[in-house]
Amino acid sequence: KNISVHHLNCMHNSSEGCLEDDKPDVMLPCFRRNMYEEPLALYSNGSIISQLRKTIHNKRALDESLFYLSSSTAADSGQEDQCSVSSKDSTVEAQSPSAHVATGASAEAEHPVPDHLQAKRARVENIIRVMAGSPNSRQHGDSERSDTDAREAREAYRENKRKQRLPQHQEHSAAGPDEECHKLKEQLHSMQRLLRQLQEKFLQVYNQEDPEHNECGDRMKAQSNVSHQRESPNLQEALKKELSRAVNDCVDRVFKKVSSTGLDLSPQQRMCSSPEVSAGADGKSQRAGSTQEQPQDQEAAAKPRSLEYYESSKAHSPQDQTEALSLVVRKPAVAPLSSVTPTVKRPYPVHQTPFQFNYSTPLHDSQILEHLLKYGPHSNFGVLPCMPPSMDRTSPDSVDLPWDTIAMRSKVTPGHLGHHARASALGAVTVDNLCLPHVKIECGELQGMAERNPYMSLNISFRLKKKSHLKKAKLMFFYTRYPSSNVLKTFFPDVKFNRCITSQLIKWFSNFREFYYIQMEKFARQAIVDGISDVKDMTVSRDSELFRALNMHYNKANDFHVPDRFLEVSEVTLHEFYTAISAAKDSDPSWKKAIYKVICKLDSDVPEEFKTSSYL
DNA sequence: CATAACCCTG
DNA sequence: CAGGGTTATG
Repeated sequence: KNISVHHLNCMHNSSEGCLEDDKPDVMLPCFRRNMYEEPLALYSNGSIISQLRKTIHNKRALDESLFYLSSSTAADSGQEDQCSVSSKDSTVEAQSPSAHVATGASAEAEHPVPDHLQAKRARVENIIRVMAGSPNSRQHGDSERSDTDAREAREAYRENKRKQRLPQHQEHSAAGPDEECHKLKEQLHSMQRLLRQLQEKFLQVYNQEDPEHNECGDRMKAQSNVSHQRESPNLQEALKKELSRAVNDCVDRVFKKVSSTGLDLSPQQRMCSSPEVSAGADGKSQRAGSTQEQPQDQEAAAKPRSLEYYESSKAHSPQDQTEALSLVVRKPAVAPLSSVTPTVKRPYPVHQTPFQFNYSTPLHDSQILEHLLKYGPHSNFGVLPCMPPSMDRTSPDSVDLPWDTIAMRSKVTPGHLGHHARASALGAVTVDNLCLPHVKIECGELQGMAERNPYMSLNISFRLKKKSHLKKAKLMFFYTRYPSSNVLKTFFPDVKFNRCITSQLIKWFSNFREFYYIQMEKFARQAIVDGISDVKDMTVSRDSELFRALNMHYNKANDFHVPDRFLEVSEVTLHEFYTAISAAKDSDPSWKKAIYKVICKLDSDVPEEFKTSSYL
């Protein structure tokens, strides 16, 4: 781990610098290919696993800088280590059921397989590939472009798989076609289990949706001045729709293909297929469906934003803020506001409802879930990153995120924890604790889906994205003018921190401050020129010119509700400048330092919401 | 010598 | 906002 982290740092320092444009083209082709094929190329279980693990581990140490796999900072290494074994294994396994086939493939070296069996095996192989979301499938009407890419990716993948598998050939020789069938069935069972769990979850969601729905909607309207806030109520439905469709598609595909290969399925197995889910989800989301039907891309980009706006505006609702905060209050007094209040945080309590995973078989099920999440309902996901993302993305913000390597973690609250409040008070239990694998996904739409999925948080790319992260940093400035590097680390969890990144962020805030103080000085001097004699006559309100200047700078889009606290701090700053200048203290070359000292004590805590959302 | 804050400039 | 120079700390 140390090695890989170090390696990572070197990468940053030497090649890329620390800042990455939001432009998505930073991913090198080889990078993509690796990302795509590695999980597919490595799969094992049973006795060979330890050896494989070693191989994987070594490979990973080298490749991690490319994968940016998991947030393996030194800080969380302890936690991760606890899970590292299962995590690694499951990562591999979860992502590549198709490698099952590898098992059978080598069998024929020793026992030539009859033709019909071979054909059957080929079919099975195909099924699994489809299940894994291989580029093969075109059921969703892929464009020519992605078809081409699909082929290329597939071929590269096969080519490489062959090579990679070669050294370990003997290890797979035990299993045969029967084994495959067995494994297939096992997988089916797991899918069914998962499906049932999802169904239950969806039902719960629906049952409590409507009251919650309206209530939240109203509250939101009252508290937010974001123009497109209306979209928020549809988030759930969009999410549910997508998730259920993912499940449906995958399960359906499996059933269809498996049955077409002649494997016999029990009636129950067939019955567990998707109809109920699809009926529930699609039926419910009908009204939203009409509007969101078409541009999935835009939808994916737009929805998460509105949700987050909603969340933040809610958390900053006047009731929460105005009374609790006073300028003289020290940080600790402010802290409870943003960090310890669990109840106000989520507009949709259902978001915290945990999946009831069957923990007796956690790995298997979660593997499949992640499979679904990874490859999603659109089977061509695997190749999407190969094409220029901008072509499909119309929303400007969408360019920020989609096409980077992201490690995805489900924010699953373990069922036995029970109470949501408890879980959220603890800051949400991430999947790491469940030893679920870190999954790399590389699809914008999936990411959009994940953004909307309350059970997931994303670790995106681990690098600074100028556009999105800068925006976030600016918004954070409304709360803290002097963030410590710890705060920065905390609130940019999707960034892999190194020296360069840290100083970059610090530099940003330094620049922010610079602008801030320049404005303050300017307006203070103007007030003096204007003949204002009493500081009390200088106030900073939302419609004052000073605020407008600041808001324009830090919140250009004006889509963020600036906390009142910031107005107060601004006013204090303005007063400080005014009095200092009035007292002719500005003759001292370092007269501002005294002011800085005052202002830096007025930092408040950044709301929790900034932690989860990778951008606002 | 290194780091980071500060200051100034483009 | 980034870059480069300067200063303060250690």
